[in-house]
Amino acid sequence: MKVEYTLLKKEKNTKGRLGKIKTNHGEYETPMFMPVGTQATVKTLSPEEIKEMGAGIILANTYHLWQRPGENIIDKAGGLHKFMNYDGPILTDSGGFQVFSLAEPKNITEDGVTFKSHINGDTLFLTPEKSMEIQNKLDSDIAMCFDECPPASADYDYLKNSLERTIRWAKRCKDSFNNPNQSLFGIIQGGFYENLRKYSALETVKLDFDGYAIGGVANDNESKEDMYKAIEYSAPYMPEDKVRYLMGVGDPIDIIEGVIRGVDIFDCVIPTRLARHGHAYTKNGKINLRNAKYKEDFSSVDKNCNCYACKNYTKSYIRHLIVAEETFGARLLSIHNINFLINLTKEIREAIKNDQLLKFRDKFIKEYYHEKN
RNA sequence: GGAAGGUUAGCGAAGUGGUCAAACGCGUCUGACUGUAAAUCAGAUCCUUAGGGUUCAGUGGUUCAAAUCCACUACCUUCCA
Repeated sequence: MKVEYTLLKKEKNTKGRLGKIKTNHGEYETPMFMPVGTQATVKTLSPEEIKEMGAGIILANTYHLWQRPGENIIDKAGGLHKFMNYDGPILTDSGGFQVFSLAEPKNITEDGVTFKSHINGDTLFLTPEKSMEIQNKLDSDIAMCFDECPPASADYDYLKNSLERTIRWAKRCKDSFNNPNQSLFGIIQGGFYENLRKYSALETVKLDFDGYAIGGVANDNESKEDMYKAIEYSAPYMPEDKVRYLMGVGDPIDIIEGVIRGVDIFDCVIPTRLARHGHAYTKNGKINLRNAKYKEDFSSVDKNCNCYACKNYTKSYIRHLIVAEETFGARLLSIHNINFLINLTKEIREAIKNDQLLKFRDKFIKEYYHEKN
């Protein structure tokens, strides 16, 4: 089946939406946060732990799995769900982000993108058709169109040409896509220009996808205001009856601001990366457990948190693990940070139900930027 | 008793007349991270009121100039008695 989105409620004072997304592997309420497991694992966590925390969809990456272990091996294993033993829904990113993130030299032409493998330097060629073929074999629940994700610094003409090509690529993706159990999402680009975003959205929607994403907002050094504008420029042209996905965004404040502007689902590497780097989200802001002030702090990371890490371990202990480079520290903080974002979306859904989203945002921001730990 | 080698910042370790407040590594401290080339990367790490000040085991000397050369002292290591 295709994913089905049901709009349950519109928040009174914002564009916030409460909804439900039904997939081959379960049904979940939106707004929702999707943890990232690029290489068929959410780094340091087991699929069982991810499920237990209440996560729904997780991400995997077409480029990385194409390179290692190869889509044919995953196909032989019976698909990505079986391969990694995750029976929840999986969304595969197309490799489009790697067009942006991988080092030069890379060459983008109408046909596709020439990369150098980041593993062994092999010359690689990825096209919309190839990305569809790989994602088909991975057998994810949701496949993404192969797009160009241009840098935030790209100028207007570059963005315009790039997004027009991305639209042509989207059509090619749609034409070559043939997995009846998979859904295909289109991606809106256009940088921070209102007319480009609008154009990209309208043209992408014309192609009729199962869901729509806003891409290119979490690239390099753009400001939060620019990011929010890009959402505002895109969301009004996205159909109400399809899920809306803001790609790569996961900062707590950005999730709230995204929901306010009409976004349903988010993904981001940041909770797990921050965890590996020793940082933890708390209601009172992000803290760095490496800081010396936590040496003898025997309280939990966040007193309001009910996650496994907070229920059982102290800042002092986790700091020790992080400083000693023990992997358990990264695991505990990954559990905590993902849990934090899952709880955040839960609170957001409650706020939408009560038409209190703006109030919730203001309170959250006030507490988040006031040091109380 | 004799011979040889050694002593450099919190630790390890380069440096053997000026470009040396002294490479590099570790440790420590701080920061960054938004569709993961990221358990990574960047900065700071003698003191400072930021003008400077005081350093290379100690003391004395040579020199315009010493971590670097000389003398003695202390301590450490190895070898021979």
